[in-house]
Amino acid sequence: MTPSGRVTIRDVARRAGVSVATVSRVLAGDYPVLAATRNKVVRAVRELDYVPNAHARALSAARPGAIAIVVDSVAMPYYAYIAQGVEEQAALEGRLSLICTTGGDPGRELSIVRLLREQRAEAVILVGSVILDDDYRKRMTEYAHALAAAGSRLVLCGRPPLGEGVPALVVGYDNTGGAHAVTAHLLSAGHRRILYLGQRPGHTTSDSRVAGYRSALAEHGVPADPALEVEAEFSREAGYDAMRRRLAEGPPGFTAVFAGNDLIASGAIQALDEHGLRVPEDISIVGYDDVPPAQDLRLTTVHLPHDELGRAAVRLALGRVSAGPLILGTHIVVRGSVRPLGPRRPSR
Amino acid sequence: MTPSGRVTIRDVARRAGVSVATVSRVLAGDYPVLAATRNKVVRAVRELDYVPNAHARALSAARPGAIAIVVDSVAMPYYAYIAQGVEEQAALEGRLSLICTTGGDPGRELSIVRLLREQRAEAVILVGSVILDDDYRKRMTEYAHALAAAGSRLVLCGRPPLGEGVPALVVGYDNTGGAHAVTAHLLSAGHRRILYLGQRPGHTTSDSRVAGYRSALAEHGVPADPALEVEAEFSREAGYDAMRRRLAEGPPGFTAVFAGNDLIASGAIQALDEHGLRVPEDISIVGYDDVPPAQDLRLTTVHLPHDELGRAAVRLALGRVSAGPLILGTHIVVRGSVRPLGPRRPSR
DNA sequence: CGATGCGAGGTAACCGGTTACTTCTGACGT
DNA sequence: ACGTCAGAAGTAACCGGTTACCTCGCATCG
Repeated sequence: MTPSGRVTIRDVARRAGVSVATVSRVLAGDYPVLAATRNKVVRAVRELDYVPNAHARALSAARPGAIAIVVDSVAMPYYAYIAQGVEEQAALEGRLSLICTTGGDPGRELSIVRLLREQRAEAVILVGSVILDDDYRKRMTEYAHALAAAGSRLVLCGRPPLGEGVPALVVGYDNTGGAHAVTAHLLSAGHRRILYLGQRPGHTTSDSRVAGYRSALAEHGVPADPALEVEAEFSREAGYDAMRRRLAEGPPGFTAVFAGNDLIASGAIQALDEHGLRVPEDISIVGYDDVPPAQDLRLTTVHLPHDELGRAAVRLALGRVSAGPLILGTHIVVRGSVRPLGPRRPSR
Repeated sequence: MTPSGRVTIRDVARRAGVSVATVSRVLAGDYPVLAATRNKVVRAVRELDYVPNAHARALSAARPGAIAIVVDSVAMPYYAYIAQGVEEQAALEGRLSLICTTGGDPGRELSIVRLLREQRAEAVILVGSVILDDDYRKRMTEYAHALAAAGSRLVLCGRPPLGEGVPALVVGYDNTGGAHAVTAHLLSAGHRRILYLGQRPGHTTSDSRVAGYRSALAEHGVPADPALEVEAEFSREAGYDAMRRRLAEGPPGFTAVFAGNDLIASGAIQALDEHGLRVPEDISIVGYDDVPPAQDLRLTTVHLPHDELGRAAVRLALGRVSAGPLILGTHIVVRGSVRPLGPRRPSR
């Protein structure tokens, strides 16, 4: 045993009276070793409580790296479920998977990516909405090249592609289509004044949901009203605050709400409730994501294949499927948060 | 550059026209290097897109290891919030943190712990309820010794201590007290027939909550009725199924429900709802954990300091606080899911 | 009976860094 | 002019494994 108290393979070899190579072989189990010798080694390993050093191991032999998923926060169900899909598929593929969280801080994202590069992770999966500006593009392009140089694959999940020549894989889902469908659902229930709660100009996810919302309105001949598009971050608190402020301004002026995601919907429902407006009797509401709390709220929403998103990201990273950008479908889940408005034309 | 396409420190040294030691020193920044030399090295690093190999680094120099938290599933808010606390504190302490999930499978737990040993993680935090039997005790004792031998610390979070001489730290919270308090809350609202939904004999968390439930009943002179203690796993589905089955058997025979956790409560509420029983008008219900969805349900529940639990685990692991078993307090959060039963004595 | 082959185990190079120790260079003191 | 010393850079040992290659002994075969 070294002075530090750490047991090395040489200690085991000494104790078993064999060479280090033999110990290594017994442990690997891929080389013929006499039963008697093997026993001596196994006994020495047990007696010394020996654990091979993973770093030394990784240094000499190339072995599969871990699969890492990087998200803002694991406390947001949306991310948690994608992470779960990643874990499941990684386990299936015999890989360890790690979840790392950035708290939405680009600085931490940077140091995590650097760390994963150094760890020679097999794949790094970056999840979550972003502001699609030049800074972002530059940052991701750097990540992509740096990771590629370190032998890791970069997968962007729910983020826009980076363009030709950048070594990054992409898996996403249909934001615009889902938003269109759920808006159309409200429209065909007779709603015309639909508040979109959750604008975040520049944010890709929000932008494409707004696009679906607008296109559905247009399709039904309903003019878009900027006053019905309200900003809010994708959190419960933001949804609550935004709805509260809106209600404080005067009469609602809308009969239905399309919340940018289920968290916003949940906060908005609380604000409505505190204002004496019942869902769906007074106000109809729909969300997006279909995370489990939506079930408790009886919220009509758009279902995202969270699990499948994570699994697909892993399969893509490991080259199990062809590399083209993968776009998964979404579908609307009808629960009890939308009430048909009846034949009467809503007042303008 | 090596044939494999990987850039090593020697490639950088060659390109910069200096020795590997100089490159290492420039990167470490802790040794005087002429500005001109430094520039040559920096340029070479940039041109080659060099990333030091973390394994090689870890092998020669001792550096802080990562902090790992191992949970059943990150999709359960209870775990997600504890993990978040761990991440936050780890970031504060300048450590990387990893979340690993087992899916509740002891086999995967074992391989994850083995892997973390090999990675020489600085701390391994094991979270979650368990069956406290000899098998468990043996397994944990082995983990504890093996991790200690590898220089890692083991922290049990929300699990019972292992006894003297086992190198494991413990941080928990007051299950019995919280259960007692919330049961007393129901009792003082006039409820006498309180269904405990979520028994799991042998499971430490469940057992101590049941203990609190019983002691509160006893204190109020209400005899315990085994028919009012119903088994259910700690999941939404289990809560739903158990309540459905119970209601199918005949008239409820209870006026209030104490759900083993908020997930069970959420499932039970859905089952009650489908059976035409309203909360809290017909049936009162309380939960445990106070995870955010409880807010949407307007569920009266017991608040756990999830964040603080995670943070405390990290501080304990890093020796920032004294080692004695740390028990955090809980408190009841009153929302709208309990209705006073009024002066009339409920029928037996 | 000596050559051949093969199975078991040892030797040492190597993975890619860090760092103690050594060497070299030039400024400075006498 | 020569010895001293400090600063900058190089040399090589080391971290703890893996594995290509080599050696040795014994059974098999011509």
